[in-house]
Amino acid sequence: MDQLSATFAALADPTRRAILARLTEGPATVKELSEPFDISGPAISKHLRVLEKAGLITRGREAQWRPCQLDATPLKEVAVWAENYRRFWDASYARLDALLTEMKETEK
Amino acid sequence: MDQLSATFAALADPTRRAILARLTEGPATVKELSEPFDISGPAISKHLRVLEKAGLITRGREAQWRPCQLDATPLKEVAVWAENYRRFWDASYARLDALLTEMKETEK
DNA sequence: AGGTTAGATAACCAAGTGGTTAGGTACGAG
DNA sequence: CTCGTACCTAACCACTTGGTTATCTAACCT
Repeated sequence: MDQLSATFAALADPTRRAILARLTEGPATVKELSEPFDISGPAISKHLRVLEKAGLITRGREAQWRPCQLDATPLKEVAVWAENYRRFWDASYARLDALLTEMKETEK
Repeated sequence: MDQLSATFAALADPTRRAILARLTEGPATVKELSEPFDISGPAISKHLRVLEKAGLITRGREAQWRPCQLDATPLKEVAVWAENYRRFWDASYARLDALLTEMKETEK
């Protein structure tokens, strides 16, 4: 699976997006991350592994805790990818796009 | 499944992303869309249904063809969502963020 | 009417996902 | 040393996913 697909797949789960949102406030232990959800520890563990494989989090080791930290690098790729479609949802951008195309035509 | 999850899930497949890319060049029939891939028709049909349910394409009816058209609206949500994480990948934005925080502190 | 083309649906299969419970490891505290 | 806590792995389950082949409908063209 390529990087972008892995990132999108990881983001497709609301629990995992919530975990990322929590991590914007700083590193957290697995226990802390699991608190807001009423699912078992192993389930959280699996989500964290998916996020880790997608490169969205990094995990350290501190005594019996395994603190998680956000790594937003793959999200940049997502933003860049989505931006390529901006002209298809943004009307003013679409007009600019049309104008540029027209100018290119006139140039010929 | 919420809208954002459905969109991310739809985008997690390279074939579906390729279909979207093709549709940026204009509407296309199912046959045209399936040409670049060596997978069966029904497989393409399924991909299109996923894209349709995610609101990423709309389908018309024209004689025996069912032309597909891009609808990028959900991608705007994706872009907006990703932008919220910009400060975590963009160093200069992070500095700006820190500056603003500092200014807010001084204000108090 | 008969044949061809575009496309959808159905039934099936292997692999993946999101959850569970049970049991294991590693560490700190008493 | 033993106990509790944090976390992981393993095994299992129901459901989904991405693919297949076979069959169907609908429209067009002779």
